[in-house]
Order: sequence, then structure tokens, then C-alpha cells
Amino acid sequence: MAQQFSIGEMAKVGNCQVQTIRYYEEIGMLLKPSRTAGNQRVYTQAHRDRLNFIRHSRELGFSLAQIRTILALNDDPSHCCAEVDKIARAHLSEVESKIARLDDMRTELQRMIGACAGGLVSDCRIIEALSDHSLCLSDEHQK
Amino acid sequence: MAQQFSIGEMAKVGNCQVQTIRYYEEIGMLLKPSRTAGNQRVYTQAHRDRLNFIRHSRELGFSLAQIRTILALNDDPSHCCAEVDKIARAHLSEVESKIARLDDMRTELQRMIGACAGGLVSDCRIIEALSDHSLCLSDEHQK
DNA sequence: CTTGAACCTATAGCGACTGTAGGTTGTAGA
DNA sequence: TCTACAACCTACAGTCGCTATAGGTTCAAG
Repeated sequence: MAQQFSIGEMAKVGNCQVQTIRYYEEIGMLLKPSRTAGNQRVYTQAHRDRLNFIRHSRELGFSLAQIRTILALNDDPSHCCAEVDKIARAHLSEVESKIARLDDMRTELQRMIGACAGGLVSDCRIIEALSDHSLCLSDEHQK
Repeated sequence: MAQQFSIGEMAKVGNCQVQTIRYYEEIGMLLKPSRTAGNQRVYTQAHRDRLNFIRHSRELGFSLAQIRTILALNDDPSHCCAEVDKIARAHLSEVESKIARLDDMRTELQRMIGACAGGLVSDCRIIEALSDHSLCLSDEHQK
């Protein structure tokens, strides 16, 4: 007999909360599982695989909408891989621009913190820097 | 007579939308301005400065709650700067760990995309990699 | 005096969950 | 068999920081 899983076991495997699994079911990311006589969800290995896919994709930062699309493409195995590739590349460039923005933030924060002499807030360089954008060395984070 | 600003001018200055300004007022980040006879908001330079502070802090990634705290500290000018410094340092380290996580994502995405030969989805290395966490070179993004 | 942009309020929606309330089921030990 | 108690169930509100929509009013230019 095929292996079965409770929602709690699924949550452990997927490294997420029980509510998250129910949420995925609600929005149609996971198929509705069968139930016990007492109305509790019973999952199969197929559910587990799908949850793994979703969770791993989420860890890599894909949106649920992107994951939904990839899963749909996957369901048509004769389909060309190009679209999956396109989604992954788009996501990569999004990740890269997030990194760039955060790098700018880091630079500016370090500069602000470095300038702080630790006196009264009336002399605080951090507050001064936050007050006035023109004090920024770079304007990268404006974009 | 002191300079006055409409909500639209404020939005331009703050590089945000008109609704955002009304939202800041609603949640108490900006003081309620006076109104014209026709019930339209009229802002002063003080409002503008405060909006600048908020928007610049947001661009640097501070949460509204953090900004609220810093503004409160600022309102007590005899207060020591140490707490402001603490918030800024905490935020910096958050930014740094976000960068680290995104760097891991980038590495993994590049690896996946690099492995894709461009055939059918049934042979797709990207989908394979998403399906199975154990295929990851690093497990950094699990944390 | 008309047109149209800019303003007003109130409320719902976004993404991806997370938390709460209040009830039911399953299981392990006495 | 009884009793705890963890794990499950549904339904719905809340998080963050806006953004969008509907339906109405005011302001300034021509």
C-alpha cells in the first residue's frame, strides 16, 4: 500500500506551517487530498512531491504565480523547455537587481553608522542623513 | 508668509503617490494638516521635512515602525543617539543577511539555468532542480 | 461658464502567509 | 474504559506598505 501522510508530516517535509499547506490547497497549488472517516486530510507521495517542488521554488524566491506556471508547463511533457528557462532567467535578473538595490542600501547605512559619534540625537549624523537625501553619496537607491 | 504645499506637490517631493501621503496621515506618521475652505489639505515646510525623512528612510529599507521609533527619539533632543544607532545597525545586519540569501539564490539559479539544454520539459534540468532540494550544491537557502 | 485636472472619502485588494477562536478527532497511558 | 492532550478541523481577521477603485467635490485656466 502506498505511503500516506498527515498534514503535520507534510508541513515537516515542506519546512512550512500546517496552515500554509491548507492555504496552498485553498488557492489551488495543491490538489485536495482524500480524508479519513474523521475528516482529516490524507496525502500521497504525489502530494509530497508537489509540495517539495513548491517549497523549493519558494526558497529560491519564485512567486506562487511563477510556480503555478512552471507546474502547468511541466504537466505538458511534450512542451519545450524554453518558457521555463525564460521564467527562471527573468527571476534571476530580478534577484540580481534586488541584490544591487540592497548593496546600495548597505553602503549608505554603513556610511551613516560610521559617521555617528554617539552623542545626543540633536547632533545625530544618522538622523541628519535620513532627513536629507542630498547628503547621500550615491543616489542609486532613489531609482 | 510660510510656504504651503498641496498633497500633489508633497507627493512629487516625496517621490510617492498621493494615496501614500493620506495613508501616512491615517496611520499617524504625518500630522494632520490644516485644510482649505474647500476641505483640501494644506501642508507646511515641517510636513515636507517629515515626509522627506520618512521617504528617505523607506528608500533605505527601514520599516515604518522603525521610522516611527526614530522620529520619536528625535523629538526628544536630549536623548542619547545610541538607540538610533542600534536601530540602524540592526537594519544594516538585516540588509546584509538579505543580500546573503539573495546571493545564494542567484548562485543556485545560475547553476540551474546553466544546466538547461533547451529540450522538452520532460528533460528539463530546471524543473528537475526545483523538484529536488537535494540536487542543490549548497543548502544555504534552506535556513 | 465650462472643462478637466486635482482633490475628497471610503473601502477593497495585493502577496504569501500567520494568527486566533472555537470546536472535533486521534492516540497513548492509567 | 476513561482521560488527557496533541493534532486536527473550519472560518475568518490581521500582517506590511501600499495601490486601486468608485463616486463624488473643488480649483484654476481659458
